[in-house]
Amino acid sequence: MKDVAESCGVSIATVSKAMNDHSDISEETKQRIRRTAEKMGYFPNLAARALKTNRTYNIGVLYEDEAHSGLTHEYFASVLEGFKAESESRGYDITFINRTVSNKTMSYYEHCKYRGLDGVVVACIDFYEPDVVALVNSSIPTVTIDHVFKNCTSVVSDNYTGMEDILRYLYNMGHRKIAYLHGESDTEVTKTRLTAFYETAASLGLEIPPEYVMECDYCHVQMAAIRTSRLIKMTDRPSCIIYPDDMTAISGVSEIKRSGLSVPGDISVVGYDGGLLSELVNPPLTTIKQNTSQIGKLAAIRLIETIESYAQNSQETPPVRREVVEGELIPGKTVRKMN
Amino acid sequence: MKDVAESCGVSIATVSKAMNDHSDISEETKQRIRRTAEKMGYFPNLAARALKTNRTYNIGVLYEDEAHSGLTHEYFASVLEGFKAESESRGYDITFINRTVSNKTMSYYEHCKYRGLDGVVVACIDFYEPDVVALVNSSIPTVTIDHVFKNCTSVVSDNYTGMEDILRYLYNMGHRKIAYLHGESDTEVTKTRLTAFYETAASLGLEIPPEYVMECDYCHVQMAAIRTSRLIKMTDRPSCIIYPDDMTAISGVSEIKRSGLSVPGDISVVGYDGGLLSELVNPPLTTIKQNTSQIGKLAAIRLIETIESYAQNSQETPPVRREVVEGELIPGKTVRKMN
DNA sequence: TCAAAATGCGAAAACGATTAAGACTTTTCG
DNA sequence: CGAAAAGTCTTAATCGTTTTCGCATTTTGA
Repeated sequence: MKDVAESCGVSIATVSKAMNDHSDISEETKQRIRRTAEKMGYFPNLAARALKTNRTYNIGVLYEDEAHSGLTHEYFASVLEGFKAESESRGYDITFINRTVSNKTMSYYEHCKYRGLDGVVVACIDFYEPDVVALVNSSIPTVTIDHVFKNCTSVVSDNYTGMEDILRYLYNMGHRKIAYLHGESDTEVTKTRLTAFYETAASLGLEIPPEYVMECDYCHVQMAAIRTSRLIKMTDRPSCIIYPDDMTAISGVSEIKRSGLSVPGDISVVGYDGGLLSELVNPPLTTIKQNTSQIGKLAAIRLIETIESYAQNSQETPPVRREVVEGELIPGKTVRKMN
Repeated sequence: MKDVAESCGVSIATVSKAMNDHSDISEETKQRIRRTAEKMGYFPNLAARALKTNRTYNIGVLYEDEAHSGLTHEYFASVLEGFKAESESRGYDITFINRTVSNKTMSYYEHCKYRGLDGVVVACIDFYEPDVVALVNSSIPTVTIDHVFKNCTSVVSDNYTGMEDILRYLYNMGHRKIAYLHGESDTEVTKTRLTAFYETAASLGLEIPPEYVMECDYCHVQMAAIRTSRLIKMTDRPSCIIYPDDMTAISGVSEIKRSGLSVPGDISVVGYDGGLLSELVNPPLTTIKQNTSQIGKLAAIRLIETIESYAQNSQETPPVRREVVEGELIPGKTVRKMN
């Protein structure tokens, strides 16, 4: 900035104001300064700016830290990709948040403060952990994905409609004996889907035997195989199994085939997520395709709205929102039409 | 820091030195200062520190920007996960690099400077792009993954041995008519594998008809299906097809089954990568399991070494290294033993 | 015993930006 | 015409650290 100022014969303050489009600099000077800044390859020093303004143009991403599997989770990776693209186009970079910086432990909140993050998006994590709750309730702008907190804007996939669509589809295909392996019971996604499952079943007049509904952790392929095996060994076995995600569904398909039965000839299978994976396997999976890029994008938009309204400490902060993003049923070929 | 200084009855300078373990502060004072700092919940302000020291403890990750598919690429995501874990344990956070900050275009190098990144890891990108080359040759410490530049430390998967292992395995299983769909020709990974393929074939006395070897972009499942279909329609069709990765291999399996042939009964299939995917499908894929977490970890270690030696502007910067990480052949069940 | 060396700490200048307050010029308008 | 208003730019303080240099005080050793 000093060089630009000298080259233009103005003060450093003037350069700063010109770059930030303040109103007390003449249009002519602004143009002149900006052109020479451009020519001299000037880029602002974010650290200096951050020091003065407390804004880093950097957004934190918080996701499952312990298992180290978050990134390889196709659904989450895909949401993140959407989030990243939108944030970047608005001038924000994204940085991962964690708890072990340099072998020391700090809370997520402390990490955010330390790094000076402008806001955080929270996804794919145990939302009941005190540390996460503390972050969400802190002064740092936050958006959660697939979980709803009271005082925090959230973006969630429309799990209710998704599950309802599945059930109605299965019903229309003639299925009456439907099993449901659901994910971890303590997540909101699971709760929503379970509610939709039972309510829709009731409204269709479907009887669901209790032993048809079991917990099976998301993406836990071994557990999926075990549960599947239990289901198909039942004397009155289901004609169709709904899985918590595509991974487990595919694992289920493998297990069914291993036991000598065919998909969808003997047992129909439905997944959830609709990633690349689901189209790839043979037969292609019947599943709900979640609109991951839209979820990520919307989360970024809402978060940045909040950040920027905070920054101008305008009186009216944006309201806490609940965004619900619809998915789409992909028929695939793992559900058989019953006669 | 001011508060800590007051509370301890020392100057701010002393606090700073105590926290940074300078030698001219007595052990006793250090302990006292650190304890009260801890008690008062002090965390250094990274922006201020960055301003003074030009160190952000932040590492950039550069990967395919355009297609927006990098993160959902299981291999890369997994490498990144390893990189992230190691970096974080050493006190560095990671941030994504791109070219469109706030709708303006800046070069990767400019972005790094702007953000004050201490170093960059480059992966999963077109390494011949001038912008990437410029970054690698810049003053910013850089490590590349799966590509070797002259003046830059690199970590690559052992693609030569991987391909050699595949070919020898196939040979031992009795295969003599082996087709190879390889990835984009202009990548180093492909070149290495192709070299290994031809050299090993020669040393085994295998004849490879030119029409058995075709290009098929990595992860391009449609292309894989088309190429596969072409191969199996040949009058003298191969007994085995090697694919560039697991995704395409699975797509190939689907295509083969679609045409009424069986895997591995009629055609054997080999993938590459060995992610979760490969174990999941039915039959489980014969593939090379790349040691992704080790690749990521090693990249982080080497990069941080370079960063920290630069920081102490010690005379001897660490030498440019070529790290090669071995993979492992996973037999799976898609290769048939020929009589 | 006393100069020299070592030890422990503080004062103050940076780092590169932002911004309130003020200064000088020019315009406006009764 | 002249005072107030508007427009344009500068001065200087500030953000929270790090680091050089200097000043006491203590220790060392011949």
